[in-house]
Amino acid sequence: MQLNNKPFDLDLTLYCGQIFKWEKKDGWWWGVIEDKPVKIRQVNTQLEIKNASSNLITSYFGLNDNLYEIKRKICKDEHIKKALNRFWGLRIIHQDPWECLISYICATYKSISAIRNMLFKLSKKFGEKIILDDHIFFTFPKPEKLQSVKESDMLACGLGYRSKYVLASSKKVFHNESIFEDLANLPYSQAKKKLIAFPGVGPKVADCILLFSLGKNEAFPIDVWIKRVILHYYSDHFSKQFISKISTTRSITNSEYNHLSEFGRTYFGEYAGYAQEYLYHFERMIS
DNA sequence: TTCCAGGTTCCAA
DNA sequence: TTGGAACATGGA
Repeated sequence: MQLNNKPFDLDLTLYCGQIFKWEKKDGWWWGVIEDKPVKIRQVNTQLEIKNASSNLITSYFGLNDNLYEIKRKICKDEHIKKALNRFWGLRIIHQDPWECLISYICATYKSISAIRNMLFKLSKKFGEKIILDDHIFFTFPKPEKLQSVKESDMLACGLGYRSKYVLASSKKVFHNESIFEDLANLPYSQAKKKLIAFPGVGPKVADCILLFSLGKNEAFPIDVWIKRVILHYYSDHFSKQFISKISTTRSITNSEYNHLSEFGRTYFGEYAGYAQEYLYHFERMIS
């Protein structure tokens, strides 16, 4: 599949921490899309794909998002410009909302390597085994499966206190099959409000789900890394008192979260989520 | 051993 | 509404 002048960097996109279940081995990326095993690699402007159509790959990796237009809109200052230039081709994947919900509930207060381990264990224990070219994959477990497992089995996957949240949210999804379709059709703030009602989902997790799986590109998730970015490069946009307060405490309050996130949305605009991803990855790579 | 992790929940003030 | 502790676990 030819990229035809569409900027795309497969490695960056899969490596930047937005998605957890892809593995790189023997020069190929191995993952599961819509319950099918897929392998893919990039050679310059060509994508070599096994077991997925070009259409599926195009929609999954958001290749129809106009990255030039996005860059033009979010490139508001020298810092974001630096991040855009260094990591040009990083795209926001269109994840499955169900998997995204559970993944980001698990992602709270955990390192990326630990999150990956949790989700691989969860898939191995409760998902379906599938094979492509001798590589063994496990699909992400379905709501009907996860909502029925014992908490002790979930604890065995290393989920810790998140187990009860995953169980409760799975039950909620299981009893409302059209939930994600409904959420995708709602405007950002209404969808966010509904997501926060899920056990284990706060403002940050909700913003990640909205951005990574429900097409809400204006979502601007605030985590420890983005808080650092704001303290280092964007503190001028806030009062000294506010900056002083958030720099002295580890976690932020709800109203502080809203203040920071609202800044991101208004400053960067309709594609704030892209800005967030570039800034997030840049901060992680330089520190 | 200690620290910290793509935070959320619960409870007291 | 707000502030702060508790929360399970594993990787560095």
